[in-house]
Amino acid sequence: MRLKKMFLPTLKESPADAEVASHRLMVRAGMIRRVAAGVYSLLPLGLRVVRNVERIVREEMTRAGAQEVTMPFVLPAELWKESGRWEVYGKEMLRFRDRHDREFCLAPTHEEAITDMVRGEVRSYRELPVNLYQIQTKFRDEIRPRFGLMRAREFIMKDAYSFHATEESAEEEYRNMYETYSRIFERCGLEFRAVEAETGPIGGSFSHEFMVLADTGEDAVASCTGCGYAANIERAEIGGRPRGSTRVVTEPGKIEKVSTPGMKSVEEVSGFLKVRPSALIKTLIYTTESGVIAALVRGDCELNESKLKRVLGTATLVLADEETVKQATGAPVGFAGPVGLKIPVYADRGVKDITSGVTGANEADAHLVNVVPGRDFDATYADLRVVREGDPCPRCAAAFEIRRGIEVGHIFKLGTKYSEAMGATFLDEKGVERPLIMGCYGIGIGRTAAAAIEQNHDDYGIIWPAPLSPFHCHMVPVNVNDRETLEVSERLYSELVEQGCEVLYDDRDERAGVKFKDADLIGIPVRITISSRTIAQGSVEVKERSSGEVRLVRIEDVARDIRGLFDKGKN
RNA sequence: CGGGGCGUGGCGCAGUCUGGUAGCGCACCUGCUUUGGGAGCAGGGAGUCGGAGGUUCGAAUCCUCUCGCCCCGACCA
Repeated sequence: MRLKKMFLPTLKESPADAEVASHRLMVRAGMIRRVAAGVYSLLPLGLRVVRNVERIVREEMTRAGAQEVTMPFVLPAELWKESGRWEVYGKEMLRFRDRHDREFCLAPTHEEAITDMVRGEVRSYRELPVNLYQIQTKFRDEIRPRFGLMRAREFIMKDAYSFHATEESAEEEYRNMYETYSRIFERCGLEFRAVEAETGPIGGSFSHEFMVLADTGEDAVASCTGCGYAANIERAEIGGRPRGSTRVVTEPGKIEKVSTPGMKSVEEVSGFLKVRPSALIKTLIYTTESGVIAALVRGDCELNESKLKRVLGTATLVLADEETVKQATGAPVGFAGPVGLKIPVYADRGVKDITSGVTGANEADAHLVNVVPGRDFDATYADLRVVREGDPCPRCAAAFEIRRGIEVGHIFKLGTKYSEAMGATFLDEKGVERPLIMGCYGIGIGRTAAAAIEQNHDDYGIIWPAPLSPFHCHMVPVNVNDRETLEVSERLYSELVEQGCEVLYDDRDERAGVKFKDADLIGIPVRITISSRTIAQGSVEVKERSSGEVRLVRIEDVARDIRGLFDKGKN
């Protein structure tokens, strides 16, 4: 592609609204342009990258035995009413009416659509299993779209749905998809982790998220340095005894009330009473659909609401409002404690290790000291806190490390939630009608491209992993007004194109500096610089974007040299 | 939804407090010079100041309403 003819508007300055590298660089490199909040156009360069991700995804999905379909972006309300999600989905689903006043939505996901597609057609266990996928636009009316393609409202997603006669078959496909996803992100050249995840509102029994590791990731991933167990920080279990627990040798004294006027937070109380935060027992009052409960964690720890929810088995869990706290504890917010509480008390296991703790006294401006779990209050103990760096792994007790990640893929075992609700059944070997067992597997295509940049860039611009790069190589004739330079360049360009190399050829009459800056910004892995200076020695420069390494290559060898490079990058 | 902020040539911004000829940098066009890391000089084109209403002799600037956007938080694949 000749740059002179290409629609590639690069920017010297960064857009004001771009906070993260991928967003900033995608705009500056002329890949995307914003049309509305969370809604973007893909320019030629951006589309080429997206197509690369799609290509890898298609190849691997096909290899895994899945078949491509497409389903509509606009879906009728009836489907969602059947599954019960028309009411449940909330404002994330953009709804509207057509001219006949019929209700529709922009598809935020396609479980209903695929179940509808399959239910009429699959009748027998002989036709199972089947895995269907599409690469399609979705719309989720995010409260706060941000970070460009990373968290857009309209976005491209690969979503696959599998249907099975048996649990074993569903689990086998789950493993198959796990392997497939690992291959996909490996082929994209990304550093990632497959982590255990919360299932969220899509439902289902268990799931894994695929996280591209990057410091700017929105999620935190706890991964074990010993055995490779990895989990979303929302879910990560903590093994053994927590680090830094306060085991005190001295006999605990008698429980005692002390005055702590206006001291509510852990910092205030521990500072005021001159005790370490780890000696405090933080008491949080929550409202659930089955009543008010208290949850305890050590003062230096953070409660993990997902874990608490799972232990309680409740669907809703919200911090109680002031009024409720007052009713439950008899004290204003900030002075709750487990001693004498009449509501169920749940405590993190770390609390048990506190031999002489400080808690709220359930009255204004007072705390209790020398509080001993077991002696002064009872609680149901469980793993309830958020994992921290260095905590022990539940499998092998080695230390966890916490890293940031960008969720690019998610696989779920769905079970029969949708097939039952929507009557998608088949006849088994015995002629018994049973609901189809489903799995669902998503990859954010645009987000994967963004994550690749987030993970691979420097101060000058993008550094594409070769498999995602919009071009194989970038040719820069330093001065197109120099006859010899132009001749060599044109010849090289034809030669490279001839052998199937995708070349971005900067044939513009610009100064060298301008072209170099653009080349660094766009981030194609290999740059070929042609100038009279090296032509005099019969060669051109080949520069690697990632390392900055420059080699002189004889003109007649360039085509072969570059071919070697991009064959190696192919996979 | 709560809190904070912003809408001024394509992009980044100043001007608004204190009303009086719409400005700067980048980008763009023309010419000359320059040509290995975002060139120099000269000339030029381009803006209903987000929109509507009001106050005023006069509004980018003051008032009212409205639309859009951004940031922090709650929420989320």
